[in-house]
Amino acid sequence: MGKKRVTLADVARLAGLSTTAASMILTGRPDTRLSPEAHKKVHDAAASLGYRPNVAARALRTDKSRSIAFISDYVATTRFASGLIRGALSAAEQAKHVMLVLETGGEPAREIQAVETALDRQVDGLIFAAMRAREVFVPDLAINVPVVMLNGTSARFPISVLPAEYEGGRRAVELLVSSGITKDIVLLGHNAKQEEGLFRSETISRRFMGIRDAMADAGLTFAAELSCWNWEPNFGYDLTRKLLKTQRPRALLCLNDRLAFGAYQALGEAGIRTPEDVALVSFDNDELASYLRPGLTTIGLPHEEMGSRAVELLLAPSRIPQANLIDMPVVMRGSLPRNCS
Amino acid sequence: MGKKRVTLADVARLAGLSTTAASMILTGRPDTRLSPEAHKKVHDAAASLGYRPNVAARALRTDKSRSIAFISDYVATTRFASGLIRGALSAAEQAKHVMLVLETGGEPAREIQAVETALDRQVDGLIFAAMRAREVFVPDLAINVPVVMLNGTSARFPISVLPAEYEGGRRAVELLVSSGITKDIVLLGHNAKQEEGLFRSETISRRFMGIRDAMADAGLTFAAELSCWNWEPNFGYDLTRKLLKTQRPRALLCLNDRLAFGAYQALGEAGIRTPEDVALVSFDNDELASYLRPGLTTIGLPHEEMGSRAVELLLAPSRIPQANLIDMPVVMRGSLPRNCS
DNA sequence: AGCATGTGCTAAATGGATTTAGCAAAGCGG
DNA sequence: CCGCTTTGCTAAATCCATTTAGCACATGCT
Repeated sequence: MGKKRVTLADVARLAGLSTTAASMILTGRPDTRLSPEAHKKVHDAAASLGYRPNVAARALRTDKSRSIAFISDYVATTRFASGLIRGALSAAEQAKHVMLVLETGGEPAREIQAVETALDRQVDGLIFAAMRAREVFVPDLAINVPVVMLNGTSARFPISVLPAEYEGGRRAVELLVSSGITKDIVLLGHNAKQEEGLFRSETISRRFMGIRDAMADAGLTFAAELSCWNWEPNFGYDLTRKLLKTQRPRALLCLNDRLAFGAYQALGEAGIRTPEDVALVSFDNDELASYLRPGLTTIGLPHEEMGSRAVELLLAPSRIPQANLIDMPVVMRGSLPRNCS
Repeated sequence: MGKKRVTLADVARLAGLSTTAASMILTGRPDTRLSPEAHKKVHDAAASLGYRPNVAARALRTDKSRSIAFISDYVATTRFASGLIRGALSAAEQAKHVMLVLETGGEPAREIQAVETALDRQVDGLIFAAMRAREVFVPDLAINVPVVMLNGTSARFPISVLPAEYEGGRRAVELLVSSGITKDIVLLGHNAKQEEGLFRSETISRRFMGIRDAMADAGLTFAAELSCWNWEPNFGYDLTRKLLKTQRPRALLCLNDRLAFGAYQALGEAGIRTPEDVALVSFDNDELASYLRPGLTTIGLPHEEMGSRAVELLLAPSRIPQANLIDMPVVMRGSLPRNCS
């Protein structure tokens, strides 16, 4: 109970050396002239006492705390958040850093609060994560630590980690083409504003660009483009139902898995089989995608990798301003016919 | 750039007082004999300089850091985690605390690491969160701060926050009964080991107890109990399909939403309508539940509230050892017939 | 006047590490 | 043997806020 923590002074005393020596040895300074015996004595003493440095004391002196702040607009609202956090967490753990998680709800006042709270704690870096990829508002405070934008961008902070949406968009189309589907492809979830990058961020508009370019390259056009302003299952359901009244598509290219989910429901009700009658490809690799029957083939959002990349960039000694585009993996399931060899 | 942070000494200097005075005033000490003018001068100086205390320095002196650690086995694997984290985060924010999130994967070595890292940082409390409710292993380290178990229990630390599973179990049955369903109810997801509390924690076994008791109270018995060892959609699907070959239930009581999801698929394929032909109730209030058609009526796991309660307990001045059972809300959707008035 | 009490404030110690500046002894060259 | 460098190590300052101990002056009471 009453046992106080072991301090560096205790270690030094047991080793018969000064705290200076102990400190230098334990922090592994390179240019020190301390003898091998001293090293051994200090390490032994530290080990036998179970010494753990007091991070606050160290932070006070060095202005480094081996911790980073993960500031996001929403952590639970979207299922994406936990992937980003998990990835960031594991990279932080590898780098022997600890992660503060802060949520702002996108409210400027809370954002300011969050940044100040983090800075008060001498964090070694800030990650601003956006759950809805977009240009992120970053409070106009003096920030004297590295910043990485995650799943979003900011004019002030040029280093950002984003999914490689353009390539992802292309892949979705290529998947259809290589499954032998070359006509009656319907785009589900078109949205002019998003496509122009007005509503959400550029990232989604890049997904559209990838899709358009790949279609053009394959010499294809969509049989229809179904628009909606929100990518939720019921929109997918309604749009697909309406579609089926007038035409019978060969494939649905869905802008996300939840739209696809709704489409499955409408197809199921109409007694249309997947993938024999209608094939589907989608984006996100939501948990949902694996629950569907047949499993939904989808271009995954690489959240974990994005999260860990963000931390790596943040802590890397030389950080080059750039957008780090993380590959969107193809997750093959059963919603495409197995046609290609 | 080169501007250093404002320190308490700066504030004191501007106010024309000692740092002692400044400290006492800013920390709001009650028994101080400093004059109202002194208070004003210090507050004005602090405000005009934008003073923010250095948390490390304060932590060093007071051994309190206004931060807590959230140590969980998994953060992303289950969709539950983010609810718990979010709830904890918001309660922490309210209490002006910051939250470190640490993931251990349930590995003892990482658990030890996590606890030590947290303790090194003078956290004011530890939350051990289990994503799979169970008796949690807590590393056998000297922990000199409050601990709250979240969604799990530990012999060493008696304060825990759990869902009120017994009541939840009862409610699911009562929902069926009050919908006028009194026979041909099938239990989906029975598992003897879980029911006995062997595999998972007591919490699930309490859910079973609630279900059994409510059935008994209503004078009902299950028409069948379908067992499986894993509550994933495909199990729900397979079991329901098999069931439908031999009998036609009036209702399915599913142990979680993913099983129910699988059941929906099997029912849909068989052309059976919900809720007219078969009604469903389930547990969790997964995101899924709202996507289904009709929406799944389910007994929700109150993750956010659990998370915030855990933090409140942790930081409350007097913490009474007890299990805090958080109410599991009934989330009404369309999978039950509207019968009751 | 003399003494206790109260008021308003501060000097200095403290927490635990890092870091600067520098000391003492040994080694070396001539 | 003298002066210079190298080796091996340490005293003390430092980071910044909190807190203990206590000073100087005013007031009240007898």
